[in-house]
Amino acid sequence: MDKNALFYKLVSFTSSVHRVTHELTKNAKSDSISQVQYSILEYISVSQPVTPSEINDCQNMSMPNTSRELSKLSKKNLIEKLNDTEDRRKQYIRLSNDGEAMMNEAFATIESRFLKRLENASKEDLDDIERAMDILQTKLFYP
Amino acid sequence: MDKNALFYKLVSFTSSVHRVTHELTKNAKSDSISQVQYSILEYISVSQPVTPSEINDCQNMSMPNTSRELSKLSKKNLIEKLNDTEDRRKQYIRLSNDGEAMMNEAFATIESRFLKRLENASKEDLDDIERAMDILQTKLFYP
DNA sequence: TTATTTAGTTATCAAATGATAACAAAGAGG
DNA sequence: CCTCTTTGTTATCATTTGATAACTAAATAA
Repeated sequence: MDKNALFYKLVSFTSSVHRVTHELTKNAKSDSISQVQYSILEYISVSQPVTPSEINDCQNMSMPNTSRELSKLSKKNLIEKLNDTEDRRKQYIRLSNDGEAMMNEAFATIESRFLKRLENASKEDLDDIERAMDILQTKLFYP
Repeated sequence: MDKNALFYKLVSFTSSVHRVTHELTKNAKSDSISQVQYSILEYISVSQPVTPSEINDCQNMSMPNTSRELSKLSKKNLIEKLNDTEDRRKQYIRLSNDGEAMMNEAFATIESRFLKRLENASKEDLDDIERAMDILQTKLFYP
């Protein structure tokens, strides 16, 4: 298989990943936050602590919009901002207890749907899936 | 590895896929269409012909909004609507020549970034990647 | 025939999002 | 010291998006 054909496989693959992700996460988030806010919280929960600049880069937002959304999340007591003691321009963002609780709830919903999707998978299937994710993450979807 | 651990691997994996997808597709779309319109065109180009209802389901939109965006795309001459001869309520949507051209251009940009990402991959890496995508698509990200 | 359901449209409104300008404060380099 | 860069904020505006109600037309079921 040449790289061109592999590219078309990638298009189809990412489309499947997006569709299934959508299906798993549909309505999993609390109604009190927007989609963008959920994405930010998800990113924080996977990578915390995180600076506002890193959120920009990862979520493809502009600094002013990131700042706005972070203040909203802060007003809702879902995140905490800590100042860097070395470089006082920098901030570190992490989930607050409320934020952790909200994300745990969302993840629980998503996980139960995920388990339903895998209920007929054999031990070998699970091993295959794990290995495949490792391979793609190191060889293709690396940072 | 138990299913719970596999779930956390999935969260991290999908997050990587989204990040890289974002990176590859960043600014690839024409400025004359919105993000949602691009997603619709991408879906059409992979699955055409497609009905408005199918677009709803796949893109998690409401019928009125789908209808609105499709008329915008139609006004821009990017899609064509065909009537079903059997069931005259139904429509089939496909890309127009202009739409094909626009999507080919976008895909070309994305593909060149993809190739750059793979420039140091060996033949074995490519095979591994292909196999891993097949496994995940059949065992986890199936429809 | 008369409901009822399905497929899609149009209009309207509120909210979320994206983009930009103007700003402040800290660090880095000369 | 002065300048430039980095990090983040606030304010403002246009556009996109999501949601809902009210509607038409065709198919289907009773």
